[in-house]
Amino acid sequence: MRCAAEAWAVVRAVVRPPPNRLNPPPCSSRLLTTDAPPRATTASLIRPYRICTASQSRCPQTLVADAPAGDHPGRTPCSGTPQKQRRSLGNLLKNMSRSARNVAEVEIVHSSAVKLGFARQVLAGTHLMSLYTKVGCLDSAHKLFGEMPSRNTATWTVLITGFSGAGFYSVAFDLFAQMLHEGVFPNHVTLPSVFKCYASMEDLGGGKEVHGWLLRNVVRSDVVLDNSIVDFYAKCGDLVYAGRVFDSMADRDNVSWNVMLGAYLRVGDVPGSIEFFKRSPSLDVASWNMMINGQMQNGVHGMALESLYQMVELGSSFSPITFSVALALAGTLSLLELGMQIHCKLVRSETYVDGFVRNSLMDMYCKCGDMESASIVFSKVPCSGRKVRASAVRSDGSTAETVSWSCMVSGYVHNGRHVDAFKLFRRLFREGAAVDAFSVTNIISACSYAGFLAQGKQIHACAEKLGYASDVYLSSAIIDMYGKCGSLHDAEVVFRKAESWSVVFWTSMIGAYASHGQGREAIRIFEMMLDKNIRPNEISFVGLLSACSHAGLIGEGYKYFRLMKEEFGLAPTVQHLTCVVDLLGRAGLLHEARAFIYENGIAYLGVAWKALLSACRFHKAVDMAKFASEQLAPLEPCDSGSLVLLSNIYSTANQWVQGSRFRRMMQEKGIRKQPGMSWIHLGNEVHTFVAGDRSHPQMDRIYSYLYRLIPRLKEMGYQSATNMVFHDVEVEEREIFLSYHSEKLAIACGIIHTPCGTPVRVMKNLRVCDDCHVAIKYISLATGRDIILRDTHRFHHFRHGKCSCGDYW
DNA sequence: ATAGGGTTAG
Repeated sequence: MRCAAEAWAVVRAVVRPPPNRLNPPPCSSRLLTTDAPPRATTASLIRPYRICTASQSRCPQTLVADAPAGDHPGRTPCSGTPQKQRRSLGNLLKNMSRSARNVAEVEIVHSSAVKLGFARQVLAGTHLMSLYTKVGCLDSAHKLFGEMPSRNTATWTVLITGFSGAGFYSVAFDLFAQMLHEGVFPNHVTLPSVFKCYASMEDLGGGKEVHGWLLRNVVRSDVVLDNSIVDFYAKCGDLVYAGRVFDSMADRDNVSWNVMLGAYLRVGDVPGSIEFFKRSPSLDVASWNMMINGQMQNGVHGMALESLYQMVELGSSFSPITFSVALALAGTLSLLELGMQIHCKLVRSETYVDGFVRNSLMDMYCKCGDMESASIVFSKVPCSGRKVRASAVRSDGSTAETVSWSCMVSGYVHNGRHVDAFKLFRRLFREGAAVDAFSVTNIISACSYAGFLAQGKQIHACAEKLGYASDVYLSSAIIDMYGKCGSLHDAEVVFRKAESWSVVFWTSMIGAYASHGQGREAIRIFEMMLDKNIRPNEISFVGLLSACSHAGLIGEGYKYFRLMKEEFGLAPTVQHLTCVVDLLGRAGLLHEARAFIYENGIAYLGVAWKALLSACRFHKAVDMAKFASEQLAPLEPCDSGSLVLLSNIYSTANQWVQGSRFRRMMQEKGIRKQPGMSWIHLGNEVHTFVAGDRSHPQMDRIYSYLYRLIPRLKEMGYQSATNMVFHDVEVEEREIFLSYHSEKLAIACGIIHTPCGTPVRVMKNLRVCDDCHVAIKYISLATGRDIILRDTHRFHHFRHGKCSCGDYW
């Protein structure tokens, strides 16, 4: 603990912003953040690039105008004879290219160069362009480029590199084509940037063409160029060819080995990567970073942790990237202790704590559930208006700041702190925080997860205003949000309006129908998608199959499962297979489901047996449940959900002794049932309830309402399914216990606070229990309300005493 | 002037 306190003390010092000697930032990288960020598909990676108009741009208007002389003491190169001035300016340019940090400094030098008639020279102009690209001011570099009377290879190279580095691949390609068109020959310095573009866009064909051209024209090659070619093939998935180029290389340096190491890890060949790692003649920080991150990405977290410890033991120093990776690892594994140790190391090391690292730190605390520490880190994130360094702007336009908001919001949401998430939302709007399409997507996902319909709508409107509506990922996330917030109608509206040809987009609509149990609609959308020649992917089939299973469409489900393999050549994944187990189980074909598990080699997976187990619950098949749980026990000994399920199955069959045996077992092992929690949104507030909760300020009203309501339900025929309670206690007591399940409290709260006829929407963090399900059906009948309940698996729409799930969940 | 390694979400 001493460690953490110490860490905070130093963090406060480190994190303090550096004194800002120069004026506020000019146009700088604003451009990068206002363009709609590209997403995964090749087509969308091509981003439109707008050149700042003169009024937007604060860079010198023209090269011959009276530019202001440098008015900063100590920075003024303008003194002495013109020759002397030129020489000193030249030196300044050279020095600055090593340490350029902000746009204002570059602009001062530019102004001086203009005044001396110096900027029109190829060499100086190229230097200045390079400076502008380094500080992330691409539009100024481009403008200067346009004004230069003559250009050489270096001039073109600087500009191409600038755009490719910032993720404007299409502009880089255009420039490259123009360069060739004007007869300027690219050299070994130009081409790595071009290959980087092809690699990022995963355009194997295009890059191959350039490679062929290069071989035919015998461009002088060097390590850097060769490395970029190896990396290009590796990123495009042609590992064989990457290896061939690697083997044929005359010299290899650290980067060459790291590129190949990355290639192994990218394709998920963990043993191959370790072999290669051992063969590598010298390892640097990047090798370790790559190894740790790669192992983490490949799901072998234990190995990644081992690598991290090994790295420390061998005395390798940490780079900022190491900190990001290590913190991500600690977060993924929920190892708060480790995370704090890394935090200490970060504070002690003299690494500059940039936005990325700070976000990783915050995310680690979020993932470890320590929201207090996370929010302290959050408060240290530089706010908008501050200069954003070029390197801090990611190729998709997101910055440390935009990421930090979405990270924090989702942190609160995933830790069940809806009220805090809610407050943060309000702050976000009040402060007008900068958001890019990616963070909007993230925030929308947080809304989906928490069921924040009103906030989701607000952010949807916000996204439209910001012009992000055309972003495929965002609009898919919006559909998903409306689906998960229970407003299928809004999802349909967005879906119809956007008319996208992206698979993701269609898949999210299928998923929305699936979670609402509308199997027929999901199938209709799927068929429409096929008619439009949009090729479904694995995820589309996951949605479709689960839709079939939720709606009990056994035949259709099986048909599409075959179609997936036979017509689309997609290998079924674990998710598909468990969907089929679910499908068979729901149909009561329990033996077939068990056979299917073995035939498809998924008997080693807990999820498969859990699917069978929940089918057993529905069919009250005690023997099969016993069998499934015996298989499950060694696989997931600590899974509270399945033990609760099993205990309930026994209880349902009135085998109380067996049931309580499992309950005891849980107690002995220290496994605690995840507390059931429900929440409801009313006006501008969110109300959360846990079973038996009395902390709500209006608890008396809620309980007295339930006291009056339940007898009315009983008159209508409701029988409390008292067998769903754990304990073998007296019937009456069990009844009381059940009446206060969190969903009943939340629904009662909703009914009290809304006018007659308003639908009540409630979210729950566990599966709804049998008793509540029956009770809510009667509540909908007695009150004439539509009740929409979301549990972890799907939506239940209760209306006129019936549920949309057909009692099949 | 050029190449490799990073955070968030699902």
